[in-house]
Amino acid sequence: MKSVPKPEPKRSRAPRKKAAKPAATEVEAKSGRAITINDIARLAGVSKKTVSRVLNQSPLIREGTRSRVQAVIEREKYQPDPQARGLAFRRSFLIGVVYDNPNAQYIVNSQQGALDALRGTDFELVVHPCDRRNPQFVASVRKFAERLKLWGVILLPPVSENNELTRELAAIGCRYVRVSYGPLDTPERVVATNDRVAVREAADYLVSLGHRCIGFISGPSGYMSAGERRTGFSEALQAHGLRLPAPYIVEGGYTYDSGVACANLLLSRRPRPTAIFASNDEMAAGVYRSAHKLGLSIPEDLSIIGFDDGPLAERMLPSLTTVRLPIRDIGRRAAERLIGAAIETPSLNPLVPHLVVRDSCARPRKSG
Amino acid sequence: MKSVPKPEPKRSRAPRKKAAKPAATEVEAKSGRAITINDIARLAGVSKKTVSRVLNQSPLIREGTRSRVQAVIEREKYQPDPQARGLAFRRSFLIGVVYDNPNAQYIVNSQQGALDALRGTDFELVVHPCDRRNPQFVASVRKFAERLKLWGVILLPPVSENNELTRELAAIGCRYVRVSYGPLDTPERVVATNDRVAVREAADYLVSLGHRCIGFISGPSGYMSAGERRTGFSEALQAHGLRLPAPYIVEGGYTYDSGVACANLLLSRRPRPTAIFASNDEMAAGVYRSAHKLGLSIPEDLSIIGFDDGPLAERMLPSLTTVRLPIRDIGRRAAERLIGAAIETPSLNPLVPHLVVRDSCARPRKSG
DNA sequence: CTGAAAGCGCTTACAG
DNA sequence: CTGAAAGCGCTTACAG
Repeated sequence: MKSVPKPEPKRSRAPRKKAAKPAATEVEAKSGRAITINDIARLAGVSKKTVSRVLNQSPLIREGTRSRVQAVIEREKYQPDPQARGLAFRRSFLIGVVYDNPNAQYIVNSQQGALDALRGTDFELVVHPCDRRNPQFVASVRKFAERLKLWGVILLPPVSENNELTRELAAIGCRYVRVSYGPLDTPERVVATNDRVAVREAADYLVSLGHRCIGFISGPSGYMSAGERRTGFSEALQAHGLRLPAPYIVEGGYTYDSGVACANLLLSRRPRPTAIFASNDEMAAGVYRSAHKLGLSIPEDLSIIGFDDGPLAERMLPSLTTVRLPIRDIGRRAAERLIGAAIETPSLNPLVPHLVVRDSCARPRKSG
Repeated sequence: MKSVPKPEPKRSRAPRKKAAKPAATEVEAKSGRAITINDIARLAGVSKKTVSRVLNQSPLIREGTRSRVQAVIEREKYQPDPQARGLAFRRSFLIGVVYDNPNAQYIVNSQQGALDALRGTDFELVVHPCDRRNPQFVASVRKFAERLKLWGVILLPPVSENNELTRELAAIGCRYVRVSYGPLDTPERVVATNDRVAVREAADYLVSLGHRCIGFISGPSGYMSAGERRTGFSEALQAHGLRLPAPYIVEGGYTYDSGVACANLLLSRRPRPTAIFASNDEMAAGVYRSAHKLGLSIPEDLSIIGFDDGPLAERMLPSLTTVRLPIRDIGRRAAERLIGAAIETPSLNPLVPHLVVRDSCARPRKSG
């Protein structure tokens, strides 16, 4: 078991200290040790407790004192030690991002968004990919949060849909925010996008082009996003007096390969659908391949819409019309929620994704 | 200036404590407070210093004592507090990943790799995207490393090529490992892939198919990877008695759009190249678009090879032949280096990427 | 091989 | 509004 790191064993009369591996540069900062709260206190002529009050923005401090201390802090470029603060606070200034998601762009964008919110604060982001199928999954995330005394945790879908996990987190007093697609928790604990509305936009668009026979590739049934998108799509078609018959709905796994397989199925139906909505871009890319193999040209013979607006979308030939998920905004809001910097009222400004129209859709050859 | 977080101001006679935002679950762990080194010491009937010795794998401890303490640690599921340890060590157990790179897959994979190495240890990964064009760039990364007392830093390209940054890091005693393409630092500080050799494989392949007139899209001249790939390609052609005339080399920016533009240029040359090597997949995708617009079919009229083997490659139509960069391995090695768990000898087992042959190359229509 | 004391850099009660 | 004391959970010298 590789466990805690092991500093060099000390030899009795060694020079003083021995650096681990990259010996050469293992020197203290030029100026000796870093400056601490005690230095600031001395320099400002106050107690360290007063400096602490300034750092923590306590209102119990005279403005004159505050600004004087603040000036010294800035002049000396003093940065409080997060570990010492954390130890005293009994909580760290670390935010965890927990995910089990194959979409790299999604992860990077939400990290970026969270960091947008954290910039200029003392918080940092610790990444924690995991495998939610692992029987130890919940226990290990719990240990992670507990050991690090995390300030809070951002749960990305589909991990965010795991109630057992959130129960554990609540039990150890760790805040969390779930990134998801509906009200699956108290409002303060969810940053949700309204996929149902977004998908309606896609359906309306296809109908407006004249499509009447449409295929639908859903996400895996365990995912909330899959359900939301499918419901939204059905409802929208119904509003136009259209139906989505069972043979024209197939369940994929949000992967490219499943997209190919689902499209193969859908395109073998008679009448053949003139348009296919895939519940994410990956699967939409699979539809391209299937259509290509069958000799169908896009968009003349088949219109396609995806969901995500990932890097793939613009690069497909023809470029893919898809629904853009504002992932970075989502990440930012989740982090704001955690550090209490949320400006928005939770229920207001719901994040609703929008359709990005490109070149993968056209009127069907023969209407009806 | 939003700075340090502010805990609730305390009211004089308040109940005891007031939770910040998500009040409800703000309880202590069921069992009261977490268990500490003192508890273990008492339970094992030794001093806390002895427990500390066990944690730090000190050799100065009798095996009997060690295993007895270890048993208590495991029974109680004791996890030492990293903040307290870090405070005493004057260094945290955090590894930073610093990058300024648009390739999401690259970032996620290297994070994943680093985490592979960190799993089971007490180290955690803190992400730090940044903008290397920002004049404050070096100073802000330095502050990041300094404030967090980072154990070490992983530098991803092209940030890894910035010597001013590494000088600063060395100055504050922060270890680093550069992920790069050549020996731009002492061996222990570099995890490099041999792109030159990898690209040779691609060139050989094109030549073996019969291509004689080949276009080359390079990366931006400031990047080490760009230089390595270009040099490797030229050399390989020379070995076959072929040349890469200036008009057939154009410099791109590693972006999709630049790929389109470069391909437009190359495909206007006469004689028109029968194959194009793009220095990354993004630009290769751009070549597809350009070829498509000109009515050239791939691979019949034009063979294309990319570099990265990102998610795009397999999804292109036809699927892209490209060079696979073992990013996850790279990330793992970098992290191992930092925590001193490196098994390999630096210079041995150089990571060399390999060609993944798919459907984007064929013999040219008319040889020569 | 083991331990008692002091300290890492902050904050929490508690006084004033 | 301000401060002196004690403590957060570990480790470093220093003794033995």
